[in-house]
Amino acid sequence: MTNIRKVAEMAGVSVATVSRTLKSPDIVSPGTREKVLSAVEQAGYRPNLMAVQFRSQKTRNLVVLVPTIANTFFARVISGIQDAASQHGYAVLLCNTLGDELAERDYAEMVTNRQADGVIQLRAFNPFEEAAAHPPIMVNACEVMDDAPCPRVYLDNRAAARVMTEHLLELGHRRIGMIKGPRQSPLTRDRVQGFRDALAAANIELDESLLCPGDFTLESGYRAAIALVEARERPTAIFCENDEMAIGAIQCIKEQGLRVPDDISVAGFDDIAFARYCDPPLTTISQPAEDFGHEAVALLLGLMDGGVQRDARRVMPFKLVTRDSTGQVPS
Amino acid sequence: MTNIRKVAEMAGVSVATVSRTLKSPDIVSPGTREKVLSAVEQAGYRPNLMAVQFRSQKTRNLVVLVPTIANTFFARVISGIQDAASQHGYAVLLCNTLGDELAERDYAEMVTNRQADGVIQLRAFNPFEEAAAHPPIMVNACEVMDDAPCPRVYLDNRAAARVMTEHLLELGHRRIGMIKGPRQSPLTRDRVQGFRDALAAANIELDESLLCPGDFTLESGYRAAIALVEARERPTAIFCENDEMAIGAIQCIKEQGLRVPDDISVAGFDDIAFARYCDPPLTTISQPAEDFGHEAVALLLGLMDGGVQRDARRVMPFKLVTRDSTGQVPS
DNA sequence: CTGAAAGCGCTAACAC
DNA sequence: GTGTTAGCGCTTTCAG
Repeated sequence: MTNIRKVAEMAGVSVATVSRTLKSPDIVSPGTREKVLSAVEQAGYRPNLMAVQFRSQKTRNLVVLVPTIANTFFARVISGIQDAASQHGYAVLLCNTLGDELAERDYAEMVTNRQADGVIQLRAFNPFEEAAAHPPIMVNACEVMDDAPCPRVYLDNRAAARVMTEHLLELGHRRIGMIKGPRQSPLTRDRVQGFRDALAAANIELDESLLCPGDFTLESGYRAAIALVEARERPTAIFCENDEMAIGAIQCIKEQGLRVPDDISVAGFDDIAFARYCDPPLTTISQPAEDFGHEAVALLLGLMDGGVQRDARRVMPFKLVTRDSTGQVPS
Repeated sequence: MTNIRKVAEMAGVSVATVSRTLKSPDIVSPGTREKVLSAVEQAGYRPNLMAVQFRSQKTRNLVVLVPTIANTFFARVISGIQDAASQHGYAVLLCNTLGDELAERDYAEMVTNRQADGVIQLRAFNPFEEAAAHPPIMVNACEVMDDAPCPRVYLDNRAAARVMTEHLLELGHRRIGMIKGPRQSPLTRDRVQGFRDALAAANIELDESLLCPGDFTLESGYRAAIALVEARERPTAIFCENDEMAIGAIQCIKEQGLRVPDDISVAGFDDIAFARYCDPPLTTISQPAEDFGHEAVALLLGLMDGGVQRDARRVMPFKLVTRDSTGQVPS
């Protein structure tokens, strides 16, 4: 393994000079620089990053904890994280945790163990020991803890859900079902709350039986829709907490011989790529997924260099995207 | 920063004993072990992995080069890679390269730089210098190079495409269009070849104008379908080289007022989760995506410890999944 | 502008 | 069973 000492010998200088030439070429004399660089070239020398990291106590690695990479929304967030990270010279250690808290703790420990400099957690769970001596070097994004001990990047889910519900109300819907996300998720709670807000503001009483559990997968949307379609008094619209469930629901509704939106309107959340290409194209809330990633990285780097406080937060914008899956209430 | 020396002092032993206690507890005496462990506990000591890695010249990191994480098929492959990797104590450095060769080279260099122990490349491109002194520690999976200087994991794409084409022929289709993947991809070439094989075996001449370019995105499937639907002599079936394009194509066909499969049959490739939930559910080729990841990791670890040769290859199984998007040719 | 040398935290000979 | 010590490759004082 060709190391800095060998290069130093070849160039007839000290290892310090080689190091300096590579790090700050301008502080060595042109003659020396040339000698060193040509030795580096000739030896095919590549600094051993492991040693550099060890010496400098910086890994330039970021750990990203993602509940499931198979969700296309998260895939976009990760794209954004990686973009921003590599722009700043950081690599991304990806951990598809599937919500396994043990796995999340293990991976978070990579920071404690100095295999990584910081963590971006995309789920509402603190993977660090509560009573840790040092506050965690972490940013919580997308699905955030209410009491996160770190900067957060999130959407005002309550407001977004309210906007979508208002859209349905404007179309004349009065009996609206909802397919929720996982019970423990703050996302679910906030979106349900926004849904309730809008109904309350319109003086409509919510039939609690129209709140169906789901888990953000296509399958769960499909299953929940069965219950709603077969309800004694069928809703005229269904608001799904993400697009995957909405697509599952639409498929189910059509298989039951009903039409979307003529018989039932369906709305989603996220605006994934498939939303535009399902039948009918899906009305949904679009979120700047990649920007979540960019912001999370910016906050994390800021946290590491002290420019960002633990209580920092970024609320990302959303937009109602109306397509053809929602329409006037049937008369 | 609490290090091994501090723990040694606290326990009243040498650093070597602390190291031994942590690595092979059974070779130290029970009394010493207890002293050390309680000192570790009390100090909240965590070994500095950076130092361990540096010392042992092993990072236990794997770099994964993925063309685009937004593709749900790749997302599953990555899941599989991560599973297998963490089972063997390796972390995954994910690189969403978007096919940027410069980025791929940069990331591959993490191995040269000893930030990672090996690379899994999911695209048909060699990110290492051709004339490198040492052969690359890499496994090529999914989209493989014909002359990869490393183990490969792949599907027999030609055979799979032939099987799908035969399915369409059996349904009576004689005029079949194809929406291809990116021109440079060996996947595209092999699938087109399998398509040609099947037609040739059935004595059907292929109208080259029915071979449409695409790039594996929903959008490109949609666009390509426009051309096929408007062709002077419309095909009765379209074979798409992945499910995303098939879903885009179906949407386009329906918007043109045609029915799937009554007017045009559509087939995909990959069997992503959405394939089951589109309308109509998609006939496609299913691939064991996660297993690609598992196998790739197994080969890479084998390559590193010498148990696997550079010319190793694993051909993964596929299965024709017939759903409702393909049907009898219209009379 | 350059060299000598210390030392980051850990492991593994080697000696006892 | 345990301690002493060298050294992984690099950066960075500190002298010159």
